[in-house]
Amino acid sequence: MTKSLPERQQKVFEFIRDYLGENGYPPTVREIGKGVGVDSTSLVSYYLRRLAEQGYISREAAASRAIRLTSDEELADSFMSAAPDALPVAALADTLSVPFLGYIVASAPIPVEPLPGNETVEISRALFGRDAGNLFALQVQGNSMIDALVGDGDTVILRHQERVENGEMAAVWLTNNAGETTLKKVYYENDMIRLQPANPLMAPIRVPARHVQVQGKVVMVLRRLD
Amino acid sequence: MTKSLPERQQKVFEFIRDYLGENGYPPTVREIGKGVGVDSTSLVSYYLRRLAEQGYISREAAASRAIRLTSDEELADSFMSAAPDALPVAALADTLSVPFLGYIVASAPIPVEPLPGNETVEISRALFGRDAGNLFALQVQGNSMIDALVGDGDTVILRHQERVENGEMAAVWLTNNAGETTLKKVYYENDMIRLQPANPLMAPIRVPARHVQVQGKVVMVLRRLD
DNA sequence: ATTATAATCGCACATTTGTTCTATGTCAAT
DNA sequence: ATTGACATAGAACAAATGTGCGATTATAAT
Repeated sequence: MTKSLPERQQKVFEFIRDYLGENGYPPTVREIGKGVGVDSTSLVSYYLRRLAEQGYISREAAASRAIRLTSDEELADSFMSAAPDALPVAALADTLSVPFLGYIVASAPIPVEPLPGNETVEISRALFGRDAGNLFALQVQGNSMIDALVGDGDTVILRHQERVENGEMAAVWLTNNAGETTLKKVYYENDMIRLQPANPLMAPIRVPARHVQVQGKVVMVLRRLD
Repeated sequence: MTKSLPERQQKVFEFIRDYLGENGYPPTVREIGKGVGVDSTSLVSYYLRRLAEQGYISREAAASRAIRLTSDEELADSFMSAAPDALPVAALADTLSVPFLGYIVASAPIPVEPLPGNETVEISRALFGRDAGNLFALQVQGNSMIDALVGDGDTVILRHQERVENGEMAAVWLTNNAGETTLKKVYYENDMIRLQPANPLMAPIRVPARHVQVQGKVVMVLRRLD
C-alpha cells in the first residue's frame, strides 16, 4: 500500500535526511522550518507527527532533535530515484515501529490511545509475517499475569481485534464484578468462555461470554534483561 | 592510539557511540551524565570539551545534542572491537542477525556450535544498542523453565559469558548429579550459588559453586504467538 | 451548498538543555 | 607545606526548543 505524501511533508522528510547526512545529528523543529520555508513551529510539529504516524520517521516526544528515519539509507536513497510521489518506505523497512500505548495492569482495561508523544517499540519485520497492521505495544505492570508467563516489565505486542480464534492468546477485560485485565488463551464454549493460562500447570476459569471483552490478540511477548 | 583517555572520558565517548547506535541521534548532556554516572552537568560539559579538543568528537556550541563522532572509521572500528566478526555494514544496520544455535532443554547443556544451515533470529538493534556482540539464540523445549517465565517454544537470546553479575539471569548447567540446564537469576554467596526463579512466587535453590556452570547471560526472551 | 478533514499560521508557555560561576577535592611536583 | 593542574559538584541562568491552542484557509467528500 503506497501512499503519497503532501509535497511539504516530503520536503520535510528530505530535509531531515539531508541534514542528518550533513551534520550527523538531526535538526530542530525550527531548523526544519527554516529549511523548508515554514515560519510556524507548530506546523513543523504537525508535519513531524504526520510523518511519524505513517512510519517514515520515529521520534521521542518533547525531546530536542530526537528524530530518526525508520528506514536505512538505501531505502531512503532508492525512493528518491523512484517515483517521487509514492513513498513505500515504511512498508519496505526491515524494522517495524509499533506504537507504545502504555501499561497493562490487572486493575484496568488497556489504553486505546497512543501516549502523548510518539513512543514506539522497534521490532524487526522478519519476526512477523506480512500481517503487520494494527499492532500496538504495552508494558506489563505487576505480577498479575504470571500465569500467562508474563512478568513485571515485559512488553507485549498485540493486534487490535475484538474476536479471536479458539485457543489464541488475548488480552481480555472481564466486566463482571470488579473488572480486570488478563492475558489468557480464549476458548468459546456456547455462551461461556474458558480462559486458559499459558502455564499448563494452572487451571482455567470460565465466565459468561457477555462479561468478556477481547481487547486484542497477543502476537508477541518480549522481555529484556540487562 | 597515542594517547589514552581518562577512564571516564572514554566512557563518555563510548556512551555517545552506543547511544547513537541505539537511537540514531546523539544524547543530551544530562543523558550522558546519567549514562556514565555523573550528576553534574558541568562535568559532562567539561568532558565534552576535552573530547572535542582532542578530536574524538566535534560539536556545535550551545546546541542541544549537536555532537558527532569525528570519523566514521572510528565508529566502525569501535563496533569492530565489540563484535569482531561483524562487518561494519552490519554494525550500522538497524537489524541484528543473531545466530540460532538450537534448542535448550533441561536435560542437556546448551549447544555451542551453530546449526548447519545458518539460521538466525532478527532483532532490531534499537532493542539492544549497547554491546551487540557474542549473542546467540536458543529455542526452549519443554516446560521445565516455567519458573523463569519461559515456556515451551520461547526463544531466548543469550550473550556468551561464563561469569555474570549478581542478580543477572543466566543459563546455567548444574553438574551435580544428573546434570540439568535451567534459566535462573544467579547470586554468588561465598562458595554457594543461589539460583532464584524469575517468578517471585517461587523459592530459590542453593548449590555449591563448583557445580554451577554459567553458559551465558540471558538478555532477551521472545515469545511469538500466532 | 454543507460539512468534514487537512493544512496553515502565530503566539504563549513550560521544559529542556548547554553554559557559567563558585566551591571543593585530589594528587603529583615543588 | 604550597602550588597548580585536573577532576567533581551544585546551583543558577539564559537561550533553545517542542507543544498546545485558537483562528483561518484550503481541499475533499457528500
